[in-house]
Amino acid sequence: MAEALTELARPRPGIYSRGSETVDSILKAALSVLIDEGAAAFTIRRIAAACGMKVGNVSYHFPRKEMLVQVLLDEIVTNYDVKLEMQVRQPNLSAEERLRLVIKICLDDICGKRTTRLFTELWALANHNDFIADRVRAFYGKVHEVIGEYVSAINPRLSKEEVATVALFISASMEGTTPFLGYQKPWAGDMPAITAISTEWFVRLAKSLEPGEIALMTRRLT
Amino acid sequence: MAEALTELARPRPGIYSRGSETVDSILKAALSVLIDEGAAAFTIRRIAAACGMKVGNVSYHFPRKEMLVQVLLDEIVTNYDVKLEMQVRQPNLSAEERLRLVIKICLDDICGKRTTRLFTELWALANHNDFIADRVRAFYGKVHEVIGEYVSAINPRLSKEEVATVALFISASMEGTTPFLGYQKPWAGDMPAITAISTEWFVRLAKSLEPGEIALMTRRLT
DNA sequence: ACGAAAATTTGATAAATGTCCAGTATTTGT
DNA sequence: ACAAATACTGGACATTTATCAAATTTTCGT
Repeated sequence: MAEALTELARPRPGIYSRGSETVDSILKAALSVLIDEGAAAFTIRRIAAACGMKVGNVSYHFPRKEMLVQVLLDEIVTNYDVKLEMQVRQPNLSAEERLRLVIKICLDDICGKRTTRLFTELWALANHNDFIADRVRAFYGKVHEVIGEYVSAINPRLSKEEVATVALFISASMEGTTPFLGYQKPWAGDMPAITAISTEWFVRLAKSLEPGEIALMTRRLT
Repeated sequence: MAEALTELARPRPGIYSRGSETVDSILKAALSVLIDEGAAAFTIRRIAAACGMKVGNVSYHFPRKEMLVQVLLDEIVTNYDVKLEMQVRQPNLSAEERLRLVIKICLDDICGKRTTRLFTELWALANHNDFIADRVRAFYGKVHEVIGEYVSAINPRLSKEEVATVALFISASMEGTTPFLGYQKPWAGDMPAITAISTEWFVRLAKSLEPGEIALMTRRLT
C-alpha cells in the first residue's frame, strides 16, 4: 500500500480565476465532508454535492482522488502552521509564559470540532497511507520544535535530546485529550481542569528536570 | 447517522459447533483486516477472503454488517477488560507501585501493533458511529476507574471528583502517545524515555496534589 | 442411519464508487 | 470581437459494495 510520495500533488489545476475559486470550493467542501461525515463519506460525489457541483467537474479539477487528498492535506497543514506561528509569537512574554500560552492554545484548539474530528481521522488514515503519515509527522515535528524552544529557554542546561523528549511528552499528552475531551467527546466538560493541570505540571516538568535525569529514570525502569 | 443501540447485537448465530467456529474465524479475520488494512478495507469480501470463506457465508452469520461491527467491538472491549484486570491485580504491591505498574502496562500495550492500529481507528469511527463511541467511552471509563483507585489510595485526601480528574489526565496523556510513539509511529523509539517520565511524574502528581488545588488552578487560569 | 436443522455454496441483485469522454459554455489575452 | 484556452455538463463505463435467495452439503439428536 506504499503511496507515491512523488509529484502527485501538483500545485493547483486552476488557471482562470473561476477555476481557482472552484478548486477552493472543492477543497472547502472536501474538508467539511471529512469533518462532518467522516472518512467513509469522503466521496467525490458527496464532495461535489457539498459544493453544489457536478461530479465530472470535481473529477476535472482533481483527476485522481488521491490528488485531492494530498492537496487538501497540504493546505490544512500549512494553515495550522501559520495559525500556530501567529498565535504563539507574542512579544513581551517570558519563556515560561510562552510555554503556558502554547499549552493553552493547543488545548483550546483541540476543543474545536474541526481539530477534534480532523486529527482523529488523520491518525487513523496515517496507519495505511504513507503520504498522510508523512505530513502528519512533519506537522507535529514543527509543534515539537515550538514547544522545545520554550522548554530549552526555561531550562537551558537540558541537552537537545532531552529537550526533544520533554517536548514530545508534553505534545503527546496534550494530543491525547483529543478523543476524550475534544469536541462532543465524553469528558469534554473536564477540559478546563485538565488545561489547568497541564499548564501547571508541564511547566513544572520543564523547569525542574535535571540534565541526565531522563536517562537515569529510563535505566531505573528497565 | 444515529445508530440503533437496541437489540442489534444478538448473542451469537452459531448453534452447531461448526457454526460457532466459523463465527470465531470471521471475527478473528475481521479484526485482522481492520488492524492490517484499516477501516476502508473493512469489507465483507475482504473479511471472507481473510478467513477463506465465501461471502454468502459471512452474510449468513452476520446478515447486517453493523451486527458484525457490534459483536466484534463487544468482544474486543471484553478482552481488553479481562486483560487489564488480570495484569493489574498483582498482590503484594503498594498503591504507588500499582500505579507505576498500570502506567507501564498501558504504555507497553500501546506499543503493540494491535492496540496502536485498533484504537486510532476506533477514535475515528467513534466520531460518527454512536455505538462505537459508546463502547469506547465505557472501556475508558473502566480504565479511569482502575487508575483512580490507585490515585485515591496514594492520596486519600482527594475528593472523588479530583481523583477522577487526575485519572482522566493520566489516561489521556498516556493514550496520546498512540499516534506518535505507537507501533511503527515516527517517535516509537522514544517510548522508553516517555514511559520513564510518565511513571515518575504521574505518580508525583498523584502524591503531591492538594485537595482544592485543581479548582484553584482552574480559576487562576481563566 | 434417518431427517430436520444449520451451514455453506452459488449466483444474482441494486446501489454506489472512481474515472473517463464528447459536447457545450465560459473566460481571457489580443 | 475573436479565437484559443479553460471550465463545466451530462452521461457512460467497469468495479466494488452489501444483501439476498435457491440449491446443496454438513451436522447432530434421535
